[in-house]
Amino acid sequence: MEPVDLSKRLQLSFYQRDTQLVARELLGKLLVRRVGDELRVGRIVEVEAYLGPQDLAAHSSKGLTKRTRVLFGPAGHAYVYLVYGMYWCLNVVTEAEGSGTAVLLRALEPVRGIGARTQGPGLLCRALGIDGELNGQDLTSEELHQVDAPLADPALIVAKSRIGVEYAKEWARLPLRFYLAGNPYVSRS
DNA sequence: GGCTCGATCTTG
DNA sequence: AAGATCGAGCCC
Repeated sequence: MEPVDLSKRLQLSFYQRDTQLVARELLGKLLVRRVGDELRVGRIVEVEAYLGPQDLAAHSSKGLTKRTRVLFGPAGHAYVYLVYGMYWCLNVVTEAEGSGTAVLLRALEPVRGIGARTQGPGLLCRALGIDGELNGQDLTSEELHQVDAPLADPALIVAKSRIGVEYAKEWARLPLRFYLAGNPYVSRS
């Protein structure tokens, strides 16, 4: 098994910063999910930033509702929602409480304990056993957290437009999707 | 109460 | 190119 240092867990202060910065810095970091005794670890290779109520692609543009309660809550918590009636998506809430900002985790490179595909937000959640039960979960918890790890070459970060948000007019074109160029686990090239 | 539409993925 | 599948959000 590839040696991995899981000791440097990301703290709340990491998430309480600018969303695009958090998005970029999450690339290369490890997502750790504990299911019973089992640990599932993946390296984050693709994310998208969602910038709050004015961002027409963000769920927070609908305002504070039952669904967006966690999204408008404190940073460092998981916003998990159901898309297309069958897939879950995992977001990391960022910035100050009430900002409605988050980073969507779109793809992982398997590191340990992952036996299913993780290239895409729906597959990622399925492979890690993440569903609505984890909505609002503290991301510094045993069950679900992230770990600091060096990014080999920051120059590999590419910014393109976000996927599946064509309805968001000019917001759809902003380069808010970040991924590691050439990484085979990115959901689309 | 009913209608529409997804921050997706698979199959044809 | 289209289907699976269902709840949130919105309008009545």
